[in-house]
Amino acid sequence: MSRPRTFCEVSALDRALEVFWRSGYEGASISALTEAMGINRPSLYATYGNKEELFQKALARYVALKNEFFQEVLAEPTAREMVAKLLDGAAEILTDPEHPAGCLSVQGALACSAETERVHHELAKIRAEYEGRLRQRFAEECADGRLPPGTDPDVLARFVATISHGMSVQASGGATCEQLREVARMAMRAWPVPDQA
Amino acid sequence: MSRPRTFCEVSALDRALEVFWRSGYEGASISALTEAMGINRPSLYATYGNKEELFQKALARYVALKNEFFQEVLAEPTAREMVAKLLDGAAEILTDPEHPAGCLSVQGALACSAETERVHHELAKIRAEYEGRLRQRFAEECADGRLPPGTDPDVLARFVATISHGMSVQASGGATCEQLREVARMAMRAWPVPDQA
DNA sequence: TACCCACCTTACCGATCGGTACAAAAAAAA
DNA sequence: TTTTTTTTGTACCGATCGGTAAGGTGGGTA
Repeated sequence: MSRPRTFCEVSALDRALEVFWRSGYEGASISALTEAMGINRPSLYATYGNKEELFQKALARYVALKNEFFQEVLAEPTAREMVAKLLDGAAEILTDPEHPAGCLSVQGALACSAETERVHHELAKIRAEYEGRLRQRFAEECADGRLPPGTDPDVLARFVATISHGMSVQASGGATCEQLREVARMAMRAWPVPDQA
Repeated sequence: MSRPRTFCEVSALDRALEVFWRSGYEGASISALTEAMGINRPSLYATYGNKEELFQKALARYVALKNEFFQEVLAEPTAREMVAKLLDGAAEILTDPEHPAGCLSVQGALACSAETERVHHELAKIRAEYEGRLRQRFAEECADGRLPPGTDPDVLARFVATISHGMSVQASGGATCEQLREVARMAMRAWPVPDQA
């Protein structure tokens, strides 16, 4: 019944995601968003709520896409292989010319004015969830002895998260895929090995 | 001659630095800056130029402070000890409750609107210079054989920079000093060692 | 064909953005 | 004390911020 939308709600959201990704939450103005989405202002508010809700929806979509890849690497038989694939894939995604450089969860709102603190915390939560999923996988392998005794899954997860987010900063500064791959390979040398004593 | 300033140019700049550090370049409004600096708007423009020049001056001060620490760790006898100290010190600085969490060169303007691109590039340049100084030190030790043959100073510098910047993101998300120290210790396990073959 | 209802467009809201004109105020120089 | 010079405070500038009121527009339903 009644008049249907003249734009695709999902593909417009994807274009909003792109703007937030490139410019951050604060740097993305409503005008820039509507222009990129190909819709006008009231349509944006009618469809997505307001700027913050639009960001949340775009972020949810982003996280869903990332989770696909995460589920994929989770299938690797060992945590070591999983992380190697994760970081290698990250190098590719973070420098994919199809998208803005870096990761939305890092680019979105690392520092921001007081009014934007909710978004800042939301992104910190996303990053913490990423780290938490890593930790869980590592904890399993610690428990059944596939990771050397003495390995702390918390530290390992934090280390991998640090590398990931650091790679995002590097990508934002213009690092190439191959350069990030080298970093990833080097990071893997820190992987815990059984004591040779 | 004539009327002197009623405020200290340097300490007001320090307070501006604090605001930029916490809120990023875009997130720091002139009103927030003047309030924190304890001066009013025309004094800011008369003394420092405009917002971008104020940021450049604050950034220069920040970099100078960081360089002090960098010179200090450069005195370590080996690159390995230097990096260990560098990362350990970073863990402390990045979580120092006296200052905003994280590093200005990362927090300042990772993502931003088009008008702020100059600042974005300026910060990327600062990060690249950090990486470059690391590379130079590593290249020296590669040349005189104090780092194992086959070690690539470029990759090593990029790795250390990635860890540093990743730690900044972690700090921004609430990581503690001790947690970052653990990450730093773990990163050091990736340090190049001579082949045992 | 006539109706209805949601969508799209235009034009606007108050608030805040970065930046400035102007005159009162105050300290050094005369 | 007067003059001069610079800083200071107030009050404002146009532009843009996020967000919205209102009526024209167009596609379903009858």
